[in-house]
Amino acid sequence: MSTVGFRQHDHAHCVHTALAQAEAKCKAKRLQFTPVRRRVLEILLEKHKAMGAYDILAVLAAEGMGSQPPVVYRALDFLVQHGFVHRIEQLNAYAACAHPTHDHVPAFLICRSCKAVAETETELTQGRLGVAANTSGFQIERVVVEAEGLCPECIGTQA
Amino acid sequence: MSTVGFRQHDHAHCVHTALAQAEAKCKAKRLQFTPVRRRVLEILLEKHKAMGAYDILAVLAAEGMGSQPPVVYRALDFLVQHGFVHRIEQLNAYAACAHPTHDHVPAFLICRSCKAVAETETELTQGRLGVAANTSGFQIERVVVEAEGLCPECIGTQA
DNA sequence: CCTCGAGTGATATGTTATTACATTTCTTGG
DNA sequence: CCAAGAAATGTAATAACATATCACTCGAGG
Repeated sequence: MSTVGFRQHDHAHCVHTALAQAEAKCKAKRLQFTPVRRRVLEILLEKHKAMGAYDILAVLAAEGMGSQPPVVYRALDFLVQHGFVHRIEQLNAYAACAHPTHDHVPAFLICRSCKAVAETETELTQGRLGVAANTSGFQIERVVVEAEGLCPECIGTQA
Repeated sequence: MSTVGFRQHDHAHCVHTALAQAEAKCKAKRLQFTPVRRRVLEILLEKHKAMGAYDILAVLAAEGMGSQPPVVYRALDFLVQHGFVHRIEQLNAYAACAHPTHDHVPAFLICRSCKAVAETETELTQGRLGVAANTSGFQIERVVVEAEGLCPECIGTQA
C-alpha cells in the first residue's frame, strides 16, 4: 500500500475490491450506494491519500456529477458515518478506510512533509484516557488519534 | 474546574495564577509576553472553554486591541507553540492549557452537547500506535488525542 | 545614531463548511 | 399500480476558519 503502510502495492485490485465490499455492505444494510457516493469513495480509493473536500469536488465537477459543496459533503458524511471513509481532523481532509471489513478505532500516522497518511488501529478507552473518562463520568463515543511526524520516505530529506 | 474536570472551582484565582505562571515562563525563556498575547490567554482562561479564533477576536475588537484575524491567529500561534494553549482539532477551536507547568501530551474529552472540554494526559507512542510507527519507520513528533462524547452534565439530558 | 528583528495594523484573499430551499428519486403500504 | 412519505440531489448564498502580504512601530545591540 503506497500510503497506508508507506509501501507499494497492486492498486487497481484493491480499489475494485474495496468498492465491491462497500457495495455489498450497503446492500446488506439497505443503504443507498448512489452514484455520487460510489464515485467519491472511488476517487478516494484511487488517490489513496487524504483529500480535501474541495479536491474531491473538483473531480466530481469535471465529470458533471455536481459542482456545489453540499454534494461532496453529503457524500462524505454518508461514507464517514458508515465507516468507508475517515476524516483526518488535522488536515481537514478525508481518506478511504484501510480496514473497511470490521469495526475499529482508527489511528493515523500523518507525514507533515508529504502528507501521506497511514491508518492503524488503537484500543478504545484504555490507558489514562479511559481512566480519566471513567473517573469524571464522561461517556466516550468516538476517539480521534492522529500522530504527526515524518514518514520513512521523508526522514532523510528533512531537517 | 468547571470544564477541565467538569467540576466547579475558584476561577478568578486560577486565572490569575495561570497568567502569572505564563508571565514567569516567558521571562525565563526571553519570550515577549505582549499585551495581545497576554489578553488572549486571559480571555481563554476566563472563559474556561474552547473558543473559536473569531470568538476571541470579537472580544479583542471590543476592547480595541486589534480587529483583524491575523492579530488573534498570531497570538494563538505563539501561545500554542509555547504550550500555554492547545488547539482542539475537532472543533477548530482553542483552549487554555490546564497543566501549563510541565510538558505533556494532552488528551481531550469533548462534550458534543455543551462543547465543554476536559484536558487529561496520555502516554506517548505507547500501545499499538507506537508499535505501528516503529514497525513502519515513522517518526512521531506530535500526537493528537481527542475523545468525543457526553459529559456528566449532559448525559441525562440527551438521547 | 543606526540598523535589525520581532511584533503589530490593515487589506485582501484563500480555504473549508453550512444553511436553506426547490426538485427529483426511491420505497413502501394500500 | 399508485399515492404518500422518506431519502437523496441540485443550486445559490453565506458562514466560519485561516493565511499572504506589505507597511509601520518600537526596543535591543552595534
